[in-house]
Amino acid sequence: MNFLEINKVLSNQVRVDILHWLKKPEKNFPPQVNVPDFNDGVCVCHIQDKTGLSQSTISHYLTMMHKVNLLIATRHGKWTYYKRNENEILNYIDSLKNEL
Amino acid sequence: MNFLEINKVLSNQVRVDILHWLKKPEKNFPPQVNVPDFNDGVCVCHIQDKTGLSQSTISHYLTMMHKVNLLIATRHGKWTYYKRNENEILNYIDSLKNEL
DNA sequence: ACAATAAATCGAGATTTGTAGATATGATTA
DNA sequence: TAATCATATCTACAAATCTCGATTTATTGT
Repeated sequence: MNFLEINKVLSNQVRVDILHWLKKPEKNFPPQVNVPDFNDGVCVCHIQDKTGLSQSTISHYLTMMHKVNLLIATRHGKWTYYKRNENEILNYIDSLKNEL
Repeated sequence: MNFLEINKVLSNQVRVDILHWLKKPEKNFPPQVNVPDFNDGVCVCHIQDKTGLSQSTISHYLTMMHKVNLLIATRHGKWTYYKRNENEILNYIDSLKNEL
């Protein structure tokens, strides 16, 4: 777990928002069309719509969140779904007590 | 408490180090010369020495950590002492459970 | 095989952050 | 009241991050 890299990811409002929205996908995103539920998270296009930023920017953000292990990515056909990695998020929060 | 501003402050290794060192001043810094103990923290010059960065950079870092309330500043004569604001640090860690 | 679609990657300009040296401020001492 | 010292602020440039449009890649449907 790279503490500083996670901090960098979390120093941007949009990325924090995305992480927060993914806590309750059914509340924050429209119903999925190509999969029956939110078990693997939310597809990139829905996240992009919600932020209003460009496709490349959002893809970039999601990739960096994935690289530091805050998100889990699953590919279904053409679509990539992202969900929170709750274990890593908890690890991070726990680690703060020692790191700070 | 401004969550995002604190995250930005914590997205730099030197600033995280400073916060960490201030947990145990007597272990990480030389004895104070102008005050008897570490009750008000550590003076800027000792922090600067330890990082090896310039005086202006360290002063800038400490000021920004102070502005988001992570540090408490106390002036004694010519010297400014900085110590951790444990309450705010705990608030921040607690808030993560909701914010993330 | 070809066209279409979703997402990832590339390249570049705009903005922010990092960092230092110079200068200003405030306190102390001669 | 000068001179000196510690810290803060100002100015500027270098490096990193933000963000987009264009291109590439992977997958699907015709």
